[in-house]
Amino acid sequence: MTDLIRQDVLKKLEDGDYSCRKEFTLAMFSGKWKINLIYHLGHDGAYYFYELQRLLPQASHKELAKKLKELVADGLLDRQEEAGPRTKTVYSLTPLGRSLLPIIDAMYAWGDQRLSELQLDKITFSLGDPKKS
Amino acid sequence: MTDLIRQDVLKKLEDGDYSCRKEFTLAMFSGKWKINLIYHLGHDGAYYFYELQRLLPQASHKELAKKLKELVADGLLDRQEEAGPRTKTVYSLTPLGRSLLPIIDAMYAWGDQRLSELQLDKITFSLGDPKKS
DNA sequence: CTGGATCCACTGTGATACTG
DNA sequence: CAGTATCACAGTGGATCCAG
Repeated sequence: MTDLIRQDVLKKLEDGDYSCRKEFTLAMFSGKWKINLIYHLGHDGAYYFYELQRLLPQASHKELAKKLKELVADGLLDRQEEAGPRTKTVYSLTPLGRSLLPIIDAMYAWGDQRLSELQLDKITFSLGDPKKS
Repeated sequence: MTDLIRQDVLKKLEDGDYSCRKEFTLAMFSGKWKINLIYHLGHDGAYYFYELQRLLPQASHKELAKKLKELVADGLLDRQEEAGPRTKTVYSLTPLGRSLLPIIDAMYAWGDQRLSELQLDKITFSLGDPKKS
């Protein structure tokens, strides 16, 4: 659902409106699977398309291709075709894409922290007010 | 567009699946207007609902209320009603919401930088290959 | 192996209007 | 002033199929 933001921002840019700093950045990795793609490619190096498919089994073939295309269009990913009987495509982060990693890592850390707290809350709650009879 | 991610994450949490660190964080401020709301409340303090409306004129009354409700539910915003002939509601960031500011500021900085580059590219392009006859 | 097209169901959003 | 319901429409994503 997050592509609406990307649409909005792209439209603003077309109109010469460059007053959307944070929305622009958000548009880079919002949209399903995008943040995962950047994260994996950032930490593990390069991947073939079919490898990414295995990495994100929940993502449909179509969406994966679509999101990868957008990431390439935004300058975050590099795309290299390897000739052969079955053409293979390698994706990797560009330096620009790599520059997003600190932000994504910060998001990872924040989520990690927050989820720990939520788990503790849950346990505390369970102990203090058990649902079972 | 981006609420799909929020839906997904909330579902995962219900299922006891806490393996979605970055998606969880992303879910906090993806969704239209959310990042703007956090940003404004973080930098300016508290706002009445109607002030937020004026701050984000493009956002519809309904969506604003909906997103604010989600942000409160996620523990990022605090909501206080002021009694009176016309009930007014004040929104402000919770400490948890405030802890997101470094990430959002980083996104602002990244977008600022990137947009400058894009503008330069555009100018260079115009000079090198002018569209006009 | 990749990429794209089509069909279809569902979600997100805006406009409008109603309630307290 | 603030919150919500209803309707209508566009965007998104999954399944499937076809093409290079």
